[in-house]
Amino acid sequence: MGRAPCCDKANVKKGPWSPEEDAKLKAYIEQHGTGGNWIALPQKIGLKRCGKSCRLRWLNYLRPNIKHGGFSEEEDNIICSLYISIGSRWSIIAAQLPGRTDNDIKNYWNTRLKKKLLGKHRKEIQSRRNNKQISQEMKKGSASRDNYCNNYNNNPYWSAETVPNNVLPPIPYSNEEPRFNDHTSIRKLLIKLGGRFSSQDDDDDDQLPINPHYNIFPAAPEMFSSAPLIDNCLTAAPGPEMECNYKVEGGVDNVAMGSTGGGGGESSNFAYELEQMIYNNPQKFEGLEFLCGDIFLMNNYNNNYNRGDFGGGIMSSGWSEMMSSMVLPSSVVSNNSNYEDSGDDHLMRYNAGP
DNA sequence: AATGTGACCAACCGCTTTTCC
DNA sequence: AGGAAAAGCGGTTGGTCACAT
Repeated sequence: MGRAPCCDKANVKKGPWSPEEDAKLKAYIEQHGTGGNWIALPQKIGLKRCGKSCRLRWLNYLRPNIKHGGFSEEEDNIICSLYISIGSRWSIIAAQLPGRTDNDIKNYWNTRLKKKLLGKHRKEIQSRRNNKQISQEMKKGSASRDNYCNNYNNNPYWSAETVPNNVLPPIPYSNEEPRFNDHTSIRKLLIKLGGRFSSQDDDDDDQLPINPHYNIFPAAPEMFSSAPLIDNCLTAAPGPEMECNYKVEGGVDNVAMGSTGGGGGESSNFAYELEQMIYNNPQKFEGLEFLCGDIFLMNNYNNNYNRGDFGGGIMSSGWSEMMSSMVLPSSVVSNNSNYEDSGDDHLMRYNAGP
């Protein structure tokens, strides 16, 4: 037995709103308010619309002080950090961004921000692949997998002995499987890059990982009472200068939040920082093989992003080529020299399959 | 010029939560 | 306390536009 519909579906108009409908709804609500009953409202003003549709139209479009488009870098960063903390709770995220609606933020995330964060990463891979010096090294025959691994001797997570000698990476996913499209996956990536800073947390996916030094949720601290790190945040004074310091084990990656510093420096570019984290912290990809396929699992794997809204697949590539693309700049490697090896947990373990 | 493709966004759908009686 | 109605919410769809071929 289903639930009664909220309105007579046969007699309601669907689709885009006309200016006349907008004007009617806006004028009525501005004069009388919603009356606490959206369902009854369209009848009162002679609109052949579902009450839910009226509510949505008002909240997402007609309401005063609504901002559309033109997200700032600061807003991007806030969205990202909140997404790390709470996932796709768009209404909560929207509450932190005056003038933005949950629908807007959701659309913005799905169509642009995800790509902004991850697209640059792909470009980097592409350019590395095309790096002449690397291909020369490969031609010289020094590009065996072990040799590549030896390049990582400064980084315990990439040591040769931890690379399975005879196991090439399996193809873990079907071509049809969406990867970057799923919120959990994206969030995991962000968490891995920006949070999960202590090795003892590695098995606890439920832990809220981020330690942003600003007050994200002044209105609803009780929501996060189980998350000590967030609790700490709640005691921090809110302010226009929002800075989120992601303390990454073995090093500090400082992601400045907001544009107060002019937004021009490296540390103010969230996407850039993510890129650096990816290369600085390969061990942080533990559990992220679904996301790291572009880097680590490209052998014979033809990335096929079927979803139109998240297009832009990359070329397939062999294992050697893939490894070559992962050569880190020496400065980056040296930054990792003080990582603690977390023991059994190792990136390469994935390649042997579950 | 016609067609295809991808990006963007408004709106819908259906499930969950809250409120009211 | 419990059931129904309303509101809230997040995922998804479909229309439109711009650009590429």
